[in-house]
This record gives sequence, C-alpha cells and structure tokens, in this order.
Amino acid sequence: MIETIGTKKTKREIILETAVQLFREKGYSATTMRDIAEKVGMEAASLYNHIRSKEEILREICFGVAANYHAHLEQVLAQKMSPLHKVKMLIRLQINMITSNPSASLISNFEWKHLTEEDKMMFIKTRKTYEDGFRKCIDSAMAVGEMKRMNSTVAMHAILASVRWMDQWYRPDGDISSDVLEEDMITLLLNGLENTKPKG
Amino acid sequence: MIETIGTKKTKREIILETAVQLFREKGYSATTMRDIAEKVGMEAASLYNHIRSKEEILREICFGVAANYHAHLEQVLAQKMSPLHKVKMLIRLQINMITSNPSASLISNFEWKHLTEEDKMMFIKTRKTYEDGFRKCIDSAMAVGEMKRMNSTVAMHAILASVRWMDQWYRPDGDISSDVLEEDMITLLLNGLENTKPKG
DNA sequence: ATATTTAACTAACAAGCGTTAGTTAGTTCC
DNA sequence: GGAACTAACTAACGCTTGTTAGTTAAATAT
Repeated sequence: MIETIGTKKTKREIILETAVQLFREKGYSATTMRDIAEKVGMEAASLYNHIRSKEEILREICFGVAANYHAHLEQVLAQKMSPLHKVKMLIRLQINMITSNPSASLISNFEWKHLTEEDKMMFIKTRKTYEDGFRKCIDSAMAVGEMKRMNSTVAMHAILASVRWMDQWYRPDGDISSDVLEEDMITLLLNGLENTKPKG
Repeated sequence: MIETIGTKKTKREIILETAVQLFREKGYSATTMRDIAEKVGMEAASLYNHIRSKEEILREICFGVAANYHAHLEQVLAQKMSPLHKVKMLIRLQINMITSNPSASLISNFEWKHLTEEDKMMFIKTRKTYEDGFRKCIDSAMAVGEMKRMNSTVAMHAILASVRWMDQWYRPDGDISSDVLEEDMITLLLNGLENTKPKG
C-alpha cells in the first residue's frame, strides 16, 4: 500500500487541533463534543477512543502553552544580558509564539477558567510564576536606570496585554508582516508612541 | 412601613448586575439561568417576569458598553484639540470607564460572540466604528509629527489591549490607585518604558 | 491462519439546559 | 372592596449535553 510519508498526524493530534479551532471560534463551553466530532469526521462517541474527556483537551492546550511560556522565562533568565534586554527578549519570544500559533495562545489566555478546579489552581500558579519573573526583570531594569520608574505591575500587565491581545486580531496572512508587528510593538512599548524628535 | 429612600433598584437591574458578575466569573455559556436566579434569590422561571431571555441580558450589557465607547468618541472628536491630545483623552476615558465598572467592560470585550447573529453583526459594526475613529486620530497625530510613524493598526490594538485587559487584573480596592494606574498607563503607551534620561 | 488490538459505529443514559404554562399571594387603583 | 396588575411559585417540556455500553469491521501481530 502506498503511504504518504512525513505528514503523518495522529487522530489525537487532529482532534486537538480541531478543538483549538472551535474553542477559538465559539469558546470552550459553547463547543460540543458533537461539534468537534463533525469537523473531524466521526461520531462524538468515537472521540473517546483517542481522548479521555473534553476537559482533557482543554488541559492539554492550556498546559502546552504554559510550558512554552515557562521555558521562555528560564531561557531568558539564564542569559547574561541587561534586564532591559531580557524584557525585550521575553516580548519577542511571546510575539513569535503567538504569531506562529495564535489559536492555542488565545485559548490558554481566555478559556483556562473552565479547567477542573485542581488544574485551574496549577495553571494559575504557573502563570503567576511567569508574571513574577517578568515583573522582576522590569524591576531590575528600573533599579539600574534602564527603565522609567513606574508601577511595575501596571507596566507588566500593559505589556502582556498588548502581546496577548494580538491573537484576537492578528492574522499572519493579513497585510502586516510579522517583522513589522514585532518591531512596532517593541517600539511602542519601550519608546512610546509620542514623537520626541522635532518635526520634519 | 419604613422605606429605604434613594437606593431603590429595580429587580431587573439587580438581575442584570448579578448576571454581569456571573458572566465574568464563569463566562456566558457556562452561566445558567438557574445560577442567576439562585444568586438573586428566586426561581429561574421568575426571572422571566423581568427579562425576556438570557440573550437579552447579554445584549443589554454589550450594547450598553458599546454606547459608552461611541459617546466618548463623539465627545472627543467634537473637541478642538490636537490629535495627540485626542488620543490621550480617549485613553483616559476608557480607563475611567473600566475602573468604574470593570465587569461590564470585560463581558462586552469577551462574550459578545454569543450574541444572536444579528446583534453580533451590529455589535461588530459599532466596535469597528470606534476603532476606525481611534485609528484616524493616531494617523492624524503621525501626520502632524506628534507621534512616531509606525503601523497605526498595531499601535491602536496595543493601546486598546492594554486598556481592555485592565478589567482582567485591576481591582479598585487593591493597592494601586486609579490615578497611578491612569498616569503610568499613559506614560508607558506614549513615552515608553525605556529610560531616555541619563542615570542618576 | 488465528488471535489481538484498534478505531469506528449505533444506541442510549442521566443530567442539565432555556423556556413556557398555569397558579397564587400580595399590592395598587378606582 | 372588588378588579387589575405584579411578581413570585411549581411543574414540566423538549432539547442538548458529556459520556458509556456494546458491537463490528479492519489492521496488526504471532
């Protein structure tokens, strides 16, 4: 029998990807197992040959993204660079992650509250670790005079929001390249929108 | 009989406020009419003496917020001031709106997709009007040299995201005053986080 | 070739959903 | 003080939900 080599995806992966897409469009609660099944091309009951439950799908998505964030943080903290550059690098890593896989990030950002109570607690904890690390970088940058002094919590949330919200509007196939996106985002967040140079 | 004067809320208002709170915590789809009823202190069926349907509640919330946004835009566009100051004023108005009523803004931002198809189209249209107006202010500011030249769509979304995300984390009774929040947010978005002054 | 595993199916369950019908006690109006 | 209205109730409807049970055909392993 002839086989298509190289592009082999397991049914489980297909189900997860389909779920990501539907969760994005309709939200977790409004997406039914029958919705997912129909889009995959099977009966709802058959899904259970590949996954344990609906919540397991969400869990896999959320913790997958969270693990990525965590890896970024570790990677950046291990580098020998100024705090300002660490913040810049974290922003760039986040942007790349979202432009390369917008839907999963979106779900992780917006649907985690439907996790099991136990999973939810762990998810929040993981996210808090990341945010704390991020904020500490900002604090360090302020301490050494690389950044303006302001409330670092406000700054952190503003930055994370700008980046996280991208998955709501950015389309990789639209008329804004990912390079422009990345550069303009960094410029705005670090140098501001207001023009400091004289007119001309 | 003694009456409490002045603070009289209709049952309808109580139901709407309760729904806002629950939609915020659990999302629209995951919130049931029985949830709302229980929190209000009546049976689910009794809700229908005051509201027509679950979707009507969502509609009221979403379009209420949208109307506020629209009013802000008209108000600012009518003013005689530089585009830069218009943008600043729009940001301030948004921040005030969110700090004074975080939950409704959040629902409008995140749950509008569960509106009826018809309502949803109108909502999107209204929101687009606001965003277009906002972006035009940014474009004008760039044209007259008040702002750095960059992709105005990216700038707009970054700003709106920073502000909209506030309802996810900001608590008026927390340890950040609304004044600090407003000033730091404006500073970051317009002047950037990076320090341009020499150390000291 | 036979045994085992995989992955689809149909059927159905128990629970929960938004909503409607019909009723009833208290309030307001003339 | 009877009539009309308001706003609560109980009961239930028809539908959808996530999930399980049992079955079956094909693929794989021995």
